[in-house]
Amino acid sequence: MNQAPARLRRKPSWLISKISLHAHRLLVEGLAPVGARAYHYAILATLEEYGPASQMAIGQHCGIDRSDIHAMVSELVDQGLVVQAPDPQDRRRNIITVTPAGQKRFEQLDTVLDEIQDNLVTALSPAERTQLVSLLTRVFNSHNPR
Amino acid sequence: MNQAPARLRRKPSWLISKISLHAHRLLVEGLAPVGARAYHYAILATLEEYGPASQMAIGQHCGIDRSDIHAMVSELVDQGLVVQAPDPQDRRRNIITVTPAGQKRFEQLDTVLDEIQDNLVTALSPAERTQLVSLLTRVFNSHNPR
DNA sequence: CGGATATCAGGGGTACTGAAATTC
DNA sequence: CGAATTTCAGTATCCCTGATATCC
Repeated sequence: MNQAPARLRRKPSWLISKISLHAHRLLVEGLAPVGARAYHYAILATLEEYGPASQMAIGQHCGIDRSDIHAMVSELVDQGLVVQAPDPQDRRRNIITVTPAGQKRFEQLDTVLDEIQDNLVTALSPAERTQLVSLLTRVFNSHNPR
Repeated sequence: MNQAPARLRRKPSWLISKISLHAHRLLVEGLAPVGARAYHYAILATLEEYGPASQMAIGQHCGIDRSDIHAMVSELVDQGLVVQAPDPQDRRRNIITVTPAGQKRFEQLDTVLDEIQDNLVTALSPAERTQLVSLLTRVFNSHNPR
């Protein structure tokens, strides 16, 4: 794949797809030793930033499908990292709250994740990394308006 | 997802993964009307650039797994876009060759793909698109050496 | 023999659709 | 009633492992 055709190598979607796949491998490989998954971090980060939230809200914030949220949250519940409780104001909702153990886990995963990011963009200088994130953020925002 | 937590939005791997997912949706949506798949283009582009090649070689060039190549190439054979013939020099190999119809198809898909790229990075200026591709290429190359 | 190629069977993760049950 | 939330069943695609047959 080092010799991918120029027509492919020039397409942003192809580059992004291949880098995304590699990033996924780095994540799996880096998180396996601590028994975590990337979406564990995404859910914990959402709860950290926005406080206790319904499963629907978590999914909307970090881009997880409604059908997948339940199993993912259940894994965190089983590990004692979050607790689930019905919302007394609206009994359709399950309110998910981070436990102290979940808080510690989040900080641990944040460290691991940052190391993985370093590994992923190791070829770029600090200034270039900032620029890449800036460009990617604008592309992302243009497809996720407001 | 417009309001993803900052901890997530800052991670290159998260941005790339979400953009990759969106790019995939654009590809599926853009290629469905012409009955094509992204890997059809990847295979045709490889054959265009390197000439007739074995399935193994195609897979290595454009990053398709050895187990998946056969079914993908068969789709192109069924559509009359490529032909398959055993290599007389090495009868283990199936040499895949683009047909005139495949050549036309490749040019058609190239146009469609370029429109999708424009759509994907529509938020960026021409200079910024070049810069993004440059940064992504360096990240890609650092993980696919030589 | 070792090594490479093609092929197939199957697993696992991810994204998604459709539908049901519950509650507002 | 319509709409929102949770939950589950099932589908599709992609990436990957393992095994087999064939051939160099």
